[in-house]
Amino acid sequence: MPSGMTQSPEPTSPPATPTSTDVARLAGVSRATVSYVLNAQAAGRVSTRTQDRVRAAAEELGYVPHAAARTLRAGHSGLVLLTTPATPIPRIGALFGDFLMELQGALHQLGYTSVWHGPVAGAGEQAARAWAELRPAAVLALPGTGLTPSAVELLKRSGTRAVLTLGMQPVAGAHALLLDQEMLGARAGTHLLERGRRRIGVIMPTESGLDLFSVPRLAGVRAAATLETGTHVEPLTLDCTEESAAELAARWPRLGLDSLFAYNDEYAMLVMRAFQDAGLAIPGDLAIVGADDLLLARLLRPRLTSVHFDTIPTARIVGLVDRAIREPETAPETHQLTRVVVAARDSG
Amino acid sequence: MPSGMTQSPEPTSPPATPTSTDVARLAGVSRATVSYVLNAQAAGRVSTRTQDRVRAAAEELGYVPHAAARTLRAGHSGLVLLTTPATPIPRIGALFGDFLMELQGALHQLGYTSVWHGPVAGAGEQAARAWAELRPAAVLALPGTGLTPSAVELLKRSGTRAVLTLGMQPVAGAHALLLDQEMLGARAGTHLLERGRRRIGVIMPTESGLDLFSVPRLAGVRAAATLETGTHVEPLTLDCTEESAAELAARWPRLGLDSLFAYNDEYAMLVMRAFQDAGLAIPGDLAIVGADDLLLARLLRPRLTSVHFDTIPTARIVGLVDRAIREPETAPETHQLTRVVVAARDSG
DNA sequence: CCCGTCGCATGACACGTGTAACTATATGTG
DNA sequence: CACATATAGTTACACGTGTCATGCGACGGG
Repeated sequence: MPSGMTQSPEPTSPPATPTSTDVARLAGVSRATVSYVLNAQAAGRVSTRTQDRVRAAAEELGYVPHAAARTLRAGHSGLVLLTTPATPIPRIGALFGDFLMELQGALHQLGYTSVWHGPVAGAGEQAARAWAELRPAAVLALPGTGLTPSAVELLKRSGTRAVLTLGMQPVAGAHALLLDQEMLGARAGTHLLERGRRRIGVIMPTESGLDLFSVPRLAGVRAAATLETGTHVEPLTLDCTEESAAELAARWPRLGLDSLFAYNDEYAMLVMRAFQDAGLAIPGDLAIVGADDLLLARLLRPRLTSVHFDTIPTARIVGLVDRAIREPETAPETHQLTRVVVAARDSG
Repeated sequence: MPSGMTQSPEPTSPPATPTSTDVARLAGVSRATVSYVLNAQAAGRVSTRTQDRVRAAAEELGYVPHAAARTLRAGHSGLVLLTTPATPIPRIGALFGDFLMELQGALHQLGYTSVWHGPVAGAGEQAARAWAELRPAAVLALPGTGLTPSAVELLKRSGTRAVLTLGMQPVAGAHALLLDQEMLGARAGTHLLERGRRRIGVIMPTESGLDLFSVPRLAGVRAAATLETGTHVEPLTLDCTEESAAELAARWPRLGLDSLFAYNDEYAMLVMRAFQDAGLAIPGDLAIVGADDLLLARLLRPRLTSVHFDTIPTARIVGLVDRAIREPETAPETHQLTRVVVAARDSG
């Protein structure tokens, strides 16, 4: 007993974490009364004087209820789990980070404790096992989480009331919140075609995890191109380095392209710099379109045309989460979260 | 019972989440045996044949242990809690995000479940209460969390074995992992002074939460300036907008300064653009130094001089966390996490 | 005086798990 | 044969909480 106090008069002095039993003893009531009072179920059951005594005792002891015990008794926890992608992680843009923060705040206001689970070893069902141990009320799988139908099944069997995915395509059994990357690519393609460009290069980053986004974006550009005759779409892999960008710039004349969809604004900046250093004119020799519409886009010269998602409607999401938790039997729903708009500027 | 199946032959058919009791029944053994087997405590206690039977039964039922029950019984959870800043959040840079991801991975390998707790309503002791409910093994408070000594006290009283802060200054009772922002500012100042600059402007962003970083950085520049005679340091508040930057550029000639520490690379880009649009030469009319040393810095023209932290030593941190959990009685330690280096380029 | 009612508080159980203590059956050992 | 010893399990309890059913005293109506 490494207590700091030298003289402890009571022989039984465990400075352990106080439980509701300790509160009850100090207040001179039963544990049941404490529970009723502290959970605001005391109306008409406990006299106000007793309520005050209980609250004072809890305060004095610094009582904090034990979430595990409460969860065990209740059969469910108020936890909403956000999962981390198994792959090293697609770089989470500033917009997406803000969105997550807002989402968590809204969930908190509804009484849920939202928690972002760290990365786990396995994928699919094995990862789901780790999440299921916490018996969360809901699991919201972020894009890049390898959520399989069998993982959804496992989660539901262990009592998870709602499983939702935030991502590009639905997963069987789970509610789907869709981020339509294909539409984003389509808008970029349409924009370039409307400006008379016909041979579009599309940057495909090699960064692990980003293919989740880049592949459907490319598909979107292709889809847009089929609506116009005499078009060509060329995927161009690119490392996130100056060297790779310079190499692309050197190779550009031989490619016979007239425009570029650069995956996002940061990659757009990278290649734009390389092209300019190589003596190519923008938008004269080639048009460039980015994505995300960061402040960055307006700071470049020429100013960068960029396509981005409208702000994600947090309220609708937490509404769905709440409803899904309350009525777990409702059939999985699919929601398109975003509308895509192009901010046209000088680069193409 | 809103079950979809119409005919349920067994009268007692709770498709509820299976417990270890169910596994025991299916395997034809006692619950204790199941526990021993599934926790790898079966050596010399349970025959291999029985072990196989138990594991098969668990697999068949899709058994997932109940973390709450386990926590309750064990008296502690293997949770390591990362806290979210109460303030809207200092924009988490890409570097810091990568660091957190790496940290969580390393903790996972040591058997801890790391979890990033969402934002909570109150601050200080009230927030600590919310964290304490989960009875985490350790709490790692990220920069911007308003962790007070009394909050540390409360956490420890409710059984948290280790409380650590990642931030600018130590908190009484908690281990401190220091990110020396002041040194970062000092290096920036020294660099400019060495190049003959004497009148240094320092960008102070108005974004909420960033003052946590900007104030000590300013102090660092000031400290460096006192080592040289005839110097002047001028703080300059700036919104993260083009207008604010343009306004600063217009005002610049009247300020009588010859150099600028721009808080970080992104702000540096913002003001550099405004200065160039206003016809000022860099580094001729003024030198600019950024921070973080992003790829961005090498893409700007002139290339941006930037000061940044060496990579944060994840291994040392998880080592400390692990040790602090195992030996909670060890006195709080203070660790400087980072060394600061200047990447000198063309902007100043 | 008895019975129903109301206000206030309590006893007791269940949630699912880990583990110390114990039992029962075989295996040597003197 | 008696006795230690290993093997293969089981029984029983504790962790901290929420809540149903119950108890107890007082009050009012018949």
